[in-house]
Amino acid sequence: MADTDPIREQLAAARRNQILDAAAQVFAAKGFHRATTREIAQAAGVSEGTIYNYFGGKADLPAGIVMRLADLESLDAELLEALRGDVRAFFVAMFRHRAHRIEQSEEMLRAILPEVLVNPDLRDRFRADFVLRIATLLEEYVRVRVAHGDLRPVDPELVTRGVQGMFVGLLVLRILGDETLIERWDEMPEVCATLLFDGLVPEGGRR
Amino acid sequence: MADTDPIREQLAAARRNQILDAAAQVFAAKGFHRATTREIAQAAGVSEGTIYNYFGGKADLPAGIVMRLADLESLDAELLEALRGDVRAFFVAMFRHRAHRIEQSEEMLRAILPEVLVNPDLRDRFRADFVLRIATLLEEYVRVRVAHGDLRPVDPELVTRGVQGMFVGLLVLRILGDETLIERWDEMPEVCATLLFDGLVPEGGRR
Amino acid sequence: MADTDPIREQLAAARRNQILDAAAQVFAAKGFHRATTREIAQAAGVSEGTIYNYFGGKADLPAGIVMRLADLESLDAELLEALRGDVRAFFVAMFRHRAHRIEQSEEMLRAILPEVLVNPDLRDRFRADFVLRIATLLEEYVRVRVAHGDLRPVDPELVTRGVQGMFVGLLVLRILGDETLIERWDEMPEVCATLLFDGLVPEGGRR
Amino acid sequence: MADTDPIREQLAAARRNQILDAAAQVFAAKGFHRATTREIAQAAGVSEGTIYNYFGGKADLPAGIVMRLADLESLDAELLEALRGDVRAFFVAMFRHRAHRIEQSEEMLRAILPEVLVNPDLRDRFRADFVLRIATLLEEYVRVRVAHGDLRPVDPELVTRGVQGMFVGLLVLRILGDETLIERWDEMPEVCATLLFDGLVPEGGRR
DNA sequence: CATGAATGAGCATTCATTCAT
DNA sequence: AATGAATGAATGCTCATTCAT
Repeated sequence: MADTDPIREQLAAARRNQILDAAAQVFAAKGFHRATTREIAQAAGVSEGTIYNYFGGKADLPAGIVMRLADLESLDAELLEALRGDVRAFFVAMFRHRAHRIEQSEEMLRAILPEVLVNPDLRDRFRADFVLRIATLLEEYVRVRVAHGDLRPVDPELVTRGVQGMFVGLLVLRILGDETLIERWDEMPEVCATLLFDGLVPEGGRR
Repeated sequence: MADTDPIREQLAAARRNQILDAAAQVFAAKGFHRATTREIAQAAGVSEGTIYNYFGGKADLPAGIVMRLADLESLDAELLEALRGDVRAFFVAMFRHRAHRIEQSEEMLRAILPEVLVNPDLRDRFRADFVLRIATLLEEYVRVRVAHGDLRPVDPELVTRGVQGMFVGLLVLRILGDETLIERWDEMPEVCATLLFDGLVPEGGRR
Repeated sequence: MADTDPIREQLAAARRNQILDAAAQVFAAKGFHRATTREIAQAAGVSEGTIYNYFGGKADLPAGIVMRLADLESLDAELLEALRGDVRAFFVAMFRHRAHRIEQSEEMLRAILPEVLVNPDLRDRFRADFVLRIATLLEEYVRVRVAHGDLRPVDPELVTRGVQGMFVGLLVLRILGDETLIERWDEMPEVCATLLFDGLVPEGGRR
Repeated sequence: MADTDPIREQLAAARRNQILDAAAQVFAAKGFHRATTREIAQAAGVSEGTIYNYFGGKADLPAGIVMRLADLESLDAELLEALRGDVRAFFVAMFRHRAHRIEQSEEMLRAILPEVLVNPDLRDRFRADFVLRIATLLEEYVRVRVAHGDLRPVDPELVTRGVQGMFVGLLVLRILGDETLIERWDEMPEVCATLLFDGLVPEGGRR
């Protein structure tokens, strides 16, 4: 009777995921507004009513997708390791990490990004869960490395925006269907790291 | 009676723009799907029916906005001038140019980008009119400069994606409401140019 | 353009009445909740959408019906005349008046009464527009007549409730389908007047 | 295994009452249609499914409530006693009896009356169980008393409608929220008896 | 050309009912 | 008997589009 029944809990979580997966798939294919609850239900293999047993309504589905994506956003061990190593290696690792996550979650991101851009609530949540979470980390990293002289004396705040902008922009270009980008995606981390990092080495490094 | 009556033509063009401006404004505020033709008509100061005298329907409005934006996309004299000058100066000029256009057209872009991401027809048109037009130019520029040894021997195709990604990404971060980015927008061209360009100079340039 | 265009105004009022008539008819036949907007639209000979051009929604229809009924609730000349005449004659006139109005508006009343009993907003409006409006008048009349010795020294407030109760109750019995009451409805005013009034004459009148 | 197992029977009856009480409570608060089976189940402390083990469906609940109310409708000893006494005393007793029952069962009546007015089956059942049962008794009483000269020579059939109308009407005014009526409810039997009865005494009684 | 009332297809949402456990 | 997750038919409402004036 309590909502802590572990079995019920598990089943409910499974249903939620089942529905969110279906929703993401349909949103990605047709956009949030053109997707109907009927389609989502069909894609999930449940009835329309069932959606409402697990979510407040259609409008809650993108938020649910964002939340699930955010849960994945833990920095993995590999990246944490790179934090302490060579600066350029960190940049490469970070780009690899981001590129991997983007590739992995592209359907989800394609599904929600347009709606995120348009829905104020979702926008705030997305900014908090993704943009800021990563920005803060990156900004701090840049600040420290600049102080240590490992990086050129740039403005950490703005540089972070530039770097994140590149992440986000590449995602958008993928969504827009840039074939070159999709085909050669695996080469992008190296290219990006080169583009950005080599501009970040201190002047002294150039001598 | 002919459709080449210059006065009629002019009036019709004015009406079209009046409606597109209103549509862009409403789309920017509420998104394409949440905007109603009634609102757009009100914002434009015309009746709903009038919209249908100038456009096939609501779905044609984003395309109309894209088309108008594309008309603005002529490379202005300043930029063309920079093409032939110092490489770094060109990068700064290009970023300034882009940043300015983004700032100038933000409402329009905010209005259509989410729909562009979701509507295949619009997506193709947008890619052709914006992404590819600039990409092609930039790619060629990089190719030439690399051949001349003015730039490090990078892959022009991928580098172009990186640079354009940064443009697009910064626009998206603005739309997402990043306050720092909006407040310090004028500093971004310099920062971006530094970030990217200094990574593009040939190794020899570092000595 | 102003909402004071007399022709538009007239047409709009006609449509509103057309819709309210249809709604009353359907509500009377099936009750508020079992009536669908589709049915109402069909009965009114308009499309569903048109209902929403004239009313906020289904829930506004009973309120509209109440309002129209209230507009009819002006005391007619006949009754005002009776106010100044013989007391018993006034009671007969009043009961005739009420009985007539009930008979006349039975469909409307049958349509809304069940919903009035259940919907707080509607209930308050109904009480204010019908019950209290008549109660106040009647109470004052009784008070004056009691002071003049034309009526037995009763409590005007409670007597008014009793009299109005009888009005309302007879309406309800009609709605419940009491055949005797419906068949012999024309005799009720006399019967009611006898029942109530002869109990209101002062003791002295019995000698 | 037999359905005459007395213990099983008792438990089942208890469950039925438990559910009907909950239903009456929820119907009274929100009306039949706005009440959901989920709410009723919660109020009854059972699951939704259980309701269907004891009733055919939601539609059967009002009938169940009416039936239980009807079971209470036995004329109690006091009233039977009054039948044989003084005529005026009988009227007072009858009004007291009715007023008491109305007060006692107001929640149930408020719960079902709106639905009774709208649902044909329920309407017939209600009329048979309540209106007619009392009407028949009262009509016969009046007929006898008129024959004996204890009452003025009125039409028993119509007078009965008038009296019952007052009962029903006062209930409706209570449901409508007439504060005076609720506050001074205990005084109403006397007032009503005076109103009605003194008009029923034979002319001779006035001397 | 402009208007805006009318249209009705389309959709999210609700909720009585079922049935496997 | 009891449960409550799943169901899906039913319905109120929106809004792009049409067209008579």
